[in-house]
Amino acid sequence: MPQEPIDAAKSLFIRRWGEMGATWGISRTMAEVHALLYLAPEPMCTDEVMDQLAISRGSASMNLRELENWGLIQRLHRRGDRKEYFQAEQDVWQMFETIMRERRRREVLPIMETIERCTDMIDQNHTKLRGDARRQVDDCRQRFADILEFCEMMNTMFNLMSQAGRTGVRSVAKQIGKFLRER
Amino acid sequence: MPQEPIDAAKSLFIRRWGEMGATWGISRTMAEVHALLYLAPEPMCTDEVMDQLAISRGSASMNLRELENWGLIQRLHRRGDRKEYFQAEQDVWQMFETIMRERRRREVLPIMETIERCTDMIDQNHTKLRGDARRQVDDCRQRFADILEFCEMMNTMFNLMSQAGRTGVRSVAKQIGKFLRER
DNA sequence: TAGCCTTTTCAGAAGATATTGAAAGGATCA
DNA sequence: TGATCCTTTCAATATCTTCTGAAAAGGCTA
Repeated sequence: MPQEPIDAAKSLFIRRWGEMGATWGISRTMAEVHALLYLAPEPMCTDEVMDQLAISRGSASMNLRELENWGLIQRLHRRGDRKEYFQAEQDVWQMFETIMRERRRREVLPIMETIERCTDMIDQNHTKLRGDARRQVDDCRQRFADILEFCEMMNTMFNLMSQAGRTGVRSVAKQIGKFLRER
Repeated sequence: MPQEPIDAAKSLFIRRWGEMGATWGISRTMAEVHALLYLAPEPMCTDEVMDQLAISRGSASMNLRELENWGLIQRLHRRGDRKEYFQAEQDVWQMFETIMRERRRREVLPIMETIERCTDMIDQNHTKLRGDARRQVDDCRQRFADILEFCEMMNTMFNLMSQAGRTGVRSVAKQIGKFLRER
């Protein structure tokens, strides 16, 4: 692919973005497709994606659909053209919000439910216990509570950041800085 | 393992924590070991970890070391005992800070460097270009700049949150809420 | 409806990652 | 020093994930 400097630069970024995605639990190829579309000046069709990344039709189809499920890319149709075209969300903040919202829904909320359930479980025969056994249960309970509190705090922070949005976050950061210096 | 409700609860949490870790690019077993140690009332030795999670000595050794590298657990020695014991960081906020710092170092900073390098690459023959080619390069440049700006903002937010710490973040959240309502 | 173009699906292959278990390496003690 | 106990290493293996490519399905047009 590398030919012009711009192609080399895009190619380099796409590879790195893919590698980074892999360490965050996103398949390398999916992250590469995302990067490719993010940098593309125009919406791309499946064949173009296949060619640029040297992947099979099946893989392209799967990864494009998955990205669509995440809400990170959009499917477009063009009049007089049977092909489908794909376009990535261009606003990085929007992208971040989308990813965080999905991850919260898929991963954070379930673990919060689990923790609540765990707490209920150990509360079952809590009052019957005495001495060391009781101490251990209380201890465990506290640890569950700590994680839960943390998750709730992160949710709050995320909500505030979403609300503030791209332009707002900078002012928010300033506010925090000021607040920290004053306290 | 499940016997007493507390064991069942711990076991459930450990499994879920492991699953969640897996979706965030941490191996399931490593996350399970971490959860096990986080909930343990006392430091545990390798054999106890092996037994509780039904994993091999090799796996236990590797995962414990990896957790130590991340700074999430500590290795302890006891007088008159040749075994090594492991203890997890108990403060959830500290834990979060450690994870974020490591991830930033390992994954965010490298991608920021890459983006800077990409920007330099496309700047090489930028002035020579005209018309559409030039427009495309400018466009691409802007996208790189957007991501970079985002990464920098996240760094700032992270630094502020670390500084604020456990107790501070709650007040900070309140401040932001107020600020957003007022603006 | 048939023909054409495109997308989706999925079983099998390939590739990546994690685990095992046994041998080697270290440390401590008598 | 030798015996003992514990940890680390690593090649082989198992497991999990992702990719491929061809067949099936979907859908538009004439």
